[in-house]
Amino acid sequence: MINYRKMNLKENPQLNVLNHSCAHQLAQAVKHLYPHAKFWVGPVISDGFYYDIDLGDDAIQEADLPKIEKEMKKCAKDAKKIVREEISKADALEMFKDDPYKIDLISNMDENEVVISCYRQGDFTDLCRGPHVENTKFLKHFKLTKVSGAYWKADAKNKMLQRVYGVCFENEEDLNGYLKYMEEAKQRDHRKIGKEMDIFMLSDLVGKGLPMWLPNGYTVWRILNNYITDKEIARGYKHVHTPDLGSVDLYKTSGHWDHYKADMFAPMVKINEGNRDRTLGAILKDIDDSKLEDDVYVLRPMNCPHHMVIYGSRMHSYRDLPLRIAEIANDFRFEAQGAVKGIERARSFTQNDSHIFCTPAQIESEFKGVVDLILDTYRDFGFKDYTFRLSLRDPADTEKYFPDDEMWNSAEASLRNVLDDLGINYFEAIGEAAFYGPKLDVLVQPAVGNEVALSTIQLDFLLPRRFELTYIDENNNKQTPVVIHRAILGSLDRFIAFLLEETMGNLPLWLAPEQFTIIPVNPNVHSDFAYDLCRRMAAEGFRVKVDDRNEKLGYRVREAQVKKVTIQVVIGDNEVQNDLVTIRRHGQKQQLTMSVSDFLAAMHREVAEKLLNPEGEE
RNA sequence: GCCGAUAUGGCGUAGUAGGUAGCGCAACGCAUUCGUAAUGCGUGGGUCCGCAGUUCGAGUCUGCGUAUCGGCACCA
Repeated sequence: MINYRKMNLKENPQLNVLNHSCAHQLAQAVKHLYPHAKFWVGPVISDGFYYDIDLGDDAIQEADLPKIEKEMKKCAKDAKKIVREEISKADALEMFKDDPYKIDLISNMDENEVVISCYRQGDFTDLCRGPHVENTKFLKHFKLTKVSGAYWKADAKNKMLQRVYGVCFENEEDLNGYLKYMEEAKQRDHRKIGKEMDIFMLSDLVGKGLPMWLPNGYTVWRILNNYITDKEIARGYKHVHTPDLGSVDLYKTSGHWDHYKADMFAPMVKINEGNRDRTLGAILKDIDDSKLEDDVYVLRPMNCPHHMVIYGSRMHSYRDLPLRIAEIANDFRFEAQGAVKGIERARSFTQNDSHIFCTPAQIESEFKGVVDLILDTYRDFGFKDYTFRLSLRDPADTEKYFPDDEMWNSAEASLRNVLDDLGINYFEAIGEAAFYGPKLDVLVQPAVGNEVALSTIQLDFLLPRRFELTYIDENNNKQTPVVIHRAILGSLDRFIAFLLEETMGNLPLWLAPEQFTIIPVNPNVHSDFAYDLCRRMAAEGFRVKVDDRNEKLGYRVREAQVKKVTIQVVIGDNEVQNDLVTIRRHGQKQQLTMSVSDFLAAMHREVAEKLLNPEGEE
């Protein structure tokens, strides 16, 4: 049985080869249907294969996929042997002379070190390292899933090719299982659940990428805010509150202005005679030339600079360190149009941020403390599927990363040490570091789309220097502290998005925006008891309401289930006469009758201990 | 930003060859008072995303814009 959720073809050799071969079959079909097509190969991805194609002015659209699938089926039915052929570089250059993309690839191959191999199936030959299945007859159970544009060599400066995605399985059952899983995943999408549960809304009038939190959503938001703040306080964090904007000079000092101004909201100046008719470009130029005399502000895209300034505002002894400054902070980033996605990636969001100022000797223990906090937090939410990514700089990218090899090497080495020490499984990713230092990201898989980072820990030797931060060591010498940037929930917004997808909106009692609905069997007879109970529960801090509408009991129960109310409390003659409640949990058929006092005690316990929902009956 | 698709009352949708909009849920009203996933009947609500164009006539065709969706690129 395939676990579609965690399907990683790179770790499944059999499926990997199958998808690899199916990509070639796709190319063959496209070649038949579009003889002028020029190709680039597509690798296998975690959940299928793709192939990039240059069709000139022509384009493959989603409506064309069935046609291509039909052609692919024909290729599979032909049952051609797939034959490996090894050729010389010169032969390869000749053979693929019509495919500029492969020529590019072949030209860069070292013929002494690399065997140049091709795979032939019928009248179609493709350059490939292999391996492949033996015969196209194994390639019957596939589906083309989507088309899109994709940049040649993954670089936005390059030409955009057509990319066709697909997935191939050994048998029809596995394929159908996958398609069914993908359908279910769409039902889990936080944008869908968020709408159904009135978590947040978007409005064109307010603006793209600017989610508004509705009462239900803000309830969850507020609980998470308190939850993480309390947890941090218990671990010695000091919370601050700083403005949502800052002067441009602040970001010039930090270096963010140079790196990210294109993705920040445009600078703000007071409108006056001097600048009324000036273009934004002129103002930006003056900012860069330090010629603008007015105060210029930007909406902050991150909080590091503010916290640096707080640290720098007074003298610190090594005895004060580590100093952990934390904030639940609003940030604003002008995300690219195509990047905005619900509350997972918005243009205004709220970070659960902190900057830990410490001595170099404290890096390891602080880092471990943060990892521990992350694991502790994930345990509370029952998260199990996440991966650690050690994000390193790309030494070749001197534009993004400040050039100080020694600093980078020691920072990266110390992160590795801690991870190995803690025995954490992680993978390394070159070129994923922040411009100021390497980081450890915790990645999760949303219902739809690419992996996203939830938590992050970043090591920073650069900002303390830029802000000239110091502490006095035991020998009365000035030293530069190290900063660890970290976010546990990441952004509250993204965290809630993930939480909704993981739970399908069925949040555990302590988080559920609608915890209880009290349903009097006969509103005319049982309402007094229901409202008394409701008042009492509300006074004790529960989120509860009475549904005494003039509807049948079954109707009101159904609606409470559909609305994902955690617990339904039904009140009838038996309950009123004996001071009882009959409860039914969301997603379960079982009913329990108990005394009101036992019920309240159990519910208080469930909230206090943050118990997760019991497994559903289905 | 790039490639492509989509856009109909609060939500989900129908509208096949252009002839001024249906349906389900929700809402509201009346009847019903019913012990665990939909009681019946009735009522109201839509400048068919915006702007411009083609046409005697546009939800339906064309162009531009906006938003949403699927990818790509980006993600401090």
